[in-house]
Amino acid sequence: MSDLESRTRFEPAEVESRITERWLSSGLFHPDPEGSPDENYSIAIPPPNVTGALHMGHALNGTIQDCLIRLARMDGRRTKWILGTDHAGIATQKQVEQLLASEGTSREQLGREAFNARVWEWREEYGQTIVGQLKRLGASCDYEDERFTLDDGYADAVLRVFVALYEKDLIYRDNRMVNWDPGLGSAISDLEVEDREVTDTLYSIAYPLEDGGEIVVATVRPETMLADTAIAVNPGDERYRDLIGRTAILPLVGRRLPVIGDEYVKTDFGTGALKITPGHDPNDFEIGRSHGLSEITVIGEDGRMTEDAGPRFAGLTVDEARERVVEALDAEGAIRAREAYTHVVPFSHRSGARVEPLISLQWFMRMEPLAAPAIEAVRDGRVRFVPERWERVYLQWMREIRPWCVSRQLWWGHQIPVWYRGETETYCGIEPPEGDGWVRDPDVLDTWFSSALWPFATLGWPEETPELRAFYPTHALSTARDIIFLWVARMIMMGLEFRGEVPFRDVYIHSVIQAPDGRRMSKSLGTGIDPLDVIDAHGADATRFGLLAMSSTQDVRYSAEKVEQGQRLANKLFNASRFALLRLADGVEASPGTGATRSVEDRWILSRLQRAKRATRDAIEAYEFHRAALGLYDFVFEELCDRYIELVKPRLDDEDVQATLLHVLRETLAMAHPVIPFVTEEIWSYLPDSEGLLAAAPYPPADDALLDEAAEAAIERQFEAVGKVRAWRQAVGVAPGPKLRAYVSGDFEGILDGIALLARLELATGDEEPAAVVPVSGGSIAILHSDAVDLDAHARRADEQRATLEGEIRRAEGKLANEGFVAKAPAPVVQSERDKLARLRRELEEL
RNA sequence: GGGCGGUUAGCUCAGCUGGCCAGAGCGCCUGCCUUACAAGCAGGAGGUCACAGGUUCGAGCCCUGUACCGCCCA
Repeated sequence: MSDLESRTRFEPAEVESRITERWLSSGLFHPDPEGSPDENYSIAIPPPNVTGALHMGHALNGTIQDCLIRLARMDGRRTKWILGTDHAGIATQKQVEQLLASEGTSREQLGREAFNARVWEWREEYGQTIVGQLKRLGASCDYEDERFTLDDGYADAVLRVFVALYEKDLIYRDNRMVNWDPGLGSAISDLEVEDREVTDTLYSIAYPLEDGGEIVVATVRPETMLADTAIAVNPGDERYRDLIGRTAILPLVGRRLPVIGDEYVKTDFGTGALKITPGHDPNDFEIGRSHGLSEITVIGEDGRMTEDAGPRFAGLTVDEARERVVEALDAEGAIRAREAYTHVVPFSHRSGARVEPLISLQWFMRMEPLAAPAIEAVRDGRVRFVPERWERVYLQWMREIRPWCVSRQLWWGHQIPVWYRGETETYCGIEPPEGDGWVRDPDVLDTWFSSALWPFATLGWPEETPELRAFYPTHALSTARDIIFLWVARMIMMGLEFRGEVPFRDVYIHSVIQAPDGRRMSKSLGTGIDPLDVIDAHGADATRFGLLAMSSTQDVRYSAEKVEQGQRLANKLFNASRFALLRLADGVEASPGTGATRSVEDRWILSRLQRAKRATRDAIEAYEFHRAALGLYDFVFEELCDRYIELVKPRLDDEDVQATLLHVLRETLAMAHPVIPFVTEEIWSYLPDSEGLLAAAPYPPADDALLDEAAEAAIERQFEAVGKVRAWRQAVGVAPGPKLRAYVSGDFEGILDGIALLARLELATGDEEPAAVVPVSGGSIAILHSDAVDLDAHARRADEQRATLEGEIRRAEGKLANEGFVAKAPAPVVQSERDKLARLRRELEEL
């Protein structure tokens, strides 16, 4: 313990790795798979991307989950925080392809098998980054049981799910319009598409009618006209009604296009006539299917014009083709107008490329049958969103759910377990089919398809493992709101479908932390703040505290001040502990003492401690983390340090006092541990009566028998009096140090010594005329003459105070004079107003 | 177009089912190296709670509308 003497500051860097080591070697984070999910407590981490590094969102989410997990663990529950990463098909494949490019080779040159081997190597080398970073945060995940969405067992679970859904006809292959990402060379799902506003040119193009005249259509994508198969007008549109059923001739191509009527066409857009290109526009695709139009494809999967675009355009990029088509139309005099037009255009979230709607043969998942029970689970409260409002967001999306395109044209991922032979034979199964000539579907599944199984596939499903029995369903899922559709909804659907049970009870949607200037935190904008840098600079406890203190029910800006606040808390707790521990006599045991030996301040701090424990637990359980963090700060600074320790200093030789102080300290450490685990664990190891890890100690329960309202009221009055004297001293220019002689009148039973101690008064008796009177609640303090007192300043201050009091009194009198208030407000409210008025009047008199 | 969130001290944010004499941290001003902590202690200044109506004895909080900022869905 002697080294404590010299450690006047808490140095996180010196203790964090040592503490982490103790935690990890204790086996505490790796529970035995026993008991039921109801008695146990589990959380499945939202698996970070293997290619990723810890960003602020991970740090916040990690802290939140750790806080929940540590509290549950201290409550004696078998606690499992399921850890792992996902294989991030697109991101990982891209990383390795870049690496290959730098080596002068490519995925195609390597071939599929060698490429995948290479990706595995890459993952062995770099895939641990983020897990190591979670350790630095203090996250108490089960590091001994780390999962990966492409591990053998997990991959097997994914294939089983695919096969089962295929057999139920919930997964099917179809030629439909998908979001084609030309940058990636793969289809992507609706959720991976982001709409952005873009200004394009809106061209009006005249299409001649077969039997004379013309019809002018408007489009921002003239190059797609090469694939037009109709023209549509609104059947209610007077201007065009007569044209329905006639035939137009497609310029440059000469194809005959029927003019059809469809309610979809808006009469006020462009010219009111729409060219229909079922092969290249999602809306046109729907119209085309309902009118039985043919689908022509002029843009290929490589983003270039196909043979069907005709010899003049084939092979050109889309942009080049647009230019050439416009030139050609101009030459024919077919372009009637151009205007700037701002509209929303889909872009790929993955590659940033402009999404090309293409008709493509892909695998889809039918969502409505899976969504129905998942809607019900949320409606009936089996799954609860916190904050509640996200429930509506979830339900709204689920009720309008559309088929999910699950195939990706990638190599890294779960290859679809379907084989084809010839034109007609299809086989779907976990094992390859018997016989010759079978060719496996080359595509892989969307990474989210495998992530959707996370809460049970990580526990060994489809085997009925002990882990699954002990920890599924999990308790809480904590994540950011942009993941609600991508992941949360799909996990609920899959959990219900394959386990018959929801995967978690609570879904906590945490804040998004923005850059301090309110912009998005992102590497590319240069607005990112690396949580590892924050940990290096301020410590993991400070980082955790700061993040929790920042977090809210809405988005927040990153606040370095909150992290610094956390650093101060760690330091304060460390020093308060040093102070107490260095004065402890041998053999003192922590004890709240008994009624007989307890002073007012003992009863007070014990009472406040019970409230703090309850408030901290309640806040964590209610997912109100800022309340937990800031409440701890207030308790430690104001109550434990500024009040209790200061009051108790003169009596510290008393072993009963030491026992109480030690008890309060012990419980404070335990109470704060889920928020700031390192500093509390470090101090714990110095406590004379602590055995083992604080992380394994019980979370201290709040004991109502120790609540003491009388003591709380007394200490409140005590500090009110101390505060008034201190303020008076400052106002009249008396330094805080020197003692002043004073008479005290009124009832200060039990609190007088403390007032004298902290207000630096020497209590006197006699009949000397006082220099000043400081009214306090329950009495007054008369300060005797001293050279230091500036009487003019005192007079000025008294005047100011009188004015303030008079104002308050008028306000209170006004309220009480209001008949409505007295008649209708609840009695306690009226009474407290009366008490307040009486108090103010007395204080005014004393002055 | 539909929906959600926000607007409270110079800054970043709390403020639960209406009772508030509106809080915190940072910043600012003043004074203190007072038997742990100067990363500390003590004291202080600073707010027509976006705006306009309404309900109520009483509104930062409830209702209606407006403005601006942000996000989601189509």
